Amino acid sequence: MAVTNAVEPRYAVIKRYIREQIEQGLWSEHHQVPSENSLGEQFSVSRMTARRALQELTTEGVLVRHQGLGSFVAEQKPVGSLLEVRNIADDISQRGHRYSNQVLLMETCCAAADAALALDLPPGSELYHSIIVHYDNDLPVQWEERFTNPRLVPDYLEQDFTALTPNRYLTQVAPLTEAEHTVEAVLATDEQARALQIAQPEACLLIKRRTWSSRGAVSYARLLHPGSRYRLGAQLSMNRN
Amino acid sequence: MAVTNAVEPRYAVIKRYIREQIEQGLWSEHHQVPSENSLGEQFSVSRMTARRALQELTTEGVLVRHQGLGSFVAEQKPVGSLLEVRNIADDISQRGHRYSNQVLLMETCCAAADAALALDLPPGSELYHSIIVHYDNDLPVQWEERFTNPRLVPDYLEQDFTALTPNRYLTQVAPLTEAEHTVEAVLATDEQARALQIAQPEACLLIKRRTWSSRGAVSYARLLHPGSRYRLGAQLSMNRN
DNA sequence: TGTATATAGTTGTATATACAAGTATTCTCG
DNA sequence: CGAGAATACTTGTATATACAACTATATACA
Repeated sequence: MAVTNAVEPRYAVIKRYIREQIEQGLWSEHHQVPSENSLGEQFSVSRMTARRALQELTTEGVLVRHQGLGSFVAEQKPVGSLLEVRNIADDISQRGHRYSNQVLLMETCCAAADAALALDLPPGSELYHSIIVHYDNDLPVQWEERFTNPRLVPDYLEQDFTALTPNRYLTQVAPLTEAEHTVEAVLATDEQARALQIAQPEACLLIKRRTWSSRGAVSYARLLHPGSRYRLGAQLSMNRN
Repeated sequence: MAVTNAVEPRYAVIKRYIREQIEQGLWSEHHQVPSENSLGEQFSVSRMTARRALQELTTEGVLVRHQGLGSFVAEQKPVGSLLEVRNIADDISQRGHRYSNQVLLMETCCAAADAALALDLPPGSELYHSIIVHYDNDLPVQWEERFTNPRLVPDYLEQDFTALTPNRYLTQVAPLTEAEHTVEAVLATDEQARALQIAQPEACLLIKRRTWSSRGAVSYARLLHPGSRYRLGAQLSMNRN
């Protein structure tokens, strides 16, 4: 393969610069980025070229622009409508219900094959392991079993997850850049059925979620929902109209 | 509410013109649209303004452009990564497996409450009703129960669905513009378990899919997959990088 | 015939310019 | 002090121009 010798267009240089400022945390959400004119001076390009960089970053959702005001770093939101990385506590409060949870387990364990694979770690590595049941108005709606990479989140076990969801805590200490979900249907184990207060046999939705931050795979969670108390939804429309 | 008095920018006029040509079927997929220069002449604007229209339609996925060649109408693809409207027959062939199916039922029935609601029809309306089991290498992987609006697809019952999947047939006669999915976990009924050749009890993924064409709600399908033979997957990444 | 070369047409990048329009601040005047 | 006007700065729209890069076709030549 030949090295691509293509020169990077000037507007791309500006785009890259802005992205870097944001990724390095120098410009956080709602920070005002330089104006078209000042970027033009800074990079010795015309206003229209600087404008193009800002414009494209806007359509890509990195910036928001307001006429008369300026350009600002956008709030970071996940793309993809169906399976966003949501915090179940927020979902429940948003419905106007009371959220609570119970921590069943917090431990250090040795990675089994599947968890090690999911976190890109060698089998037998030390992992943090937690099991939490989430309640919606005292009705259990999710069994969360989670494996977390101790190198990226060293103080995971010291957290009080009745106050702050693991999901929320993790997104704070290791802002996630990527996520992967799979959805399948399984029967609950007896232990899970007891914790979720469901009769056996019961079909459950099992969502496996892997999340990455810029430093690597952070966490691997298995989220089990009683089939009778949970569903996923998605709308989609075609490109046209 | 005051009527928006804002004048439509010139580039927006050109965008609208192009979208209309496509929506009316005058320009179909891969059709070459006028060049920047000729659009500029046609609408009495500069090339850069015509260019902007083409450019934006490209980022919106309506057109594709190739340097030196021209601009072309893009293939219509659904947006949203997870639950596209896929044809299970295509999925199976794509994996290199052999696809087959068995039609268990084809009838006219009176809409039950849920089906009527799903298709925006009054309860008791006449509906087409079909049940088909889809096989991957002779292993049943999907139980498809479908209700179809006879006013939009009058000759549904005359089709030979062993040759052409309902999904594929419907997208041909009534190109879909919108779709809605829900995903839940349920236990298979005895009838479904027999048809899918699964042991009881078995957890199954139930996907409910409603599809619309420009003329209204076309079809409501319940797609049941054995939990042990099916899963859904989705990747998503954040706005940045 | 086959292979370069020229050419015409397309999109891509970049600039300079002009004016419109929205926002916030400052200034002026009653 | 308050209200309106002037202002400075921002993004938005539109144009004219120049050249680069890519593609397909036509042409010239060996």
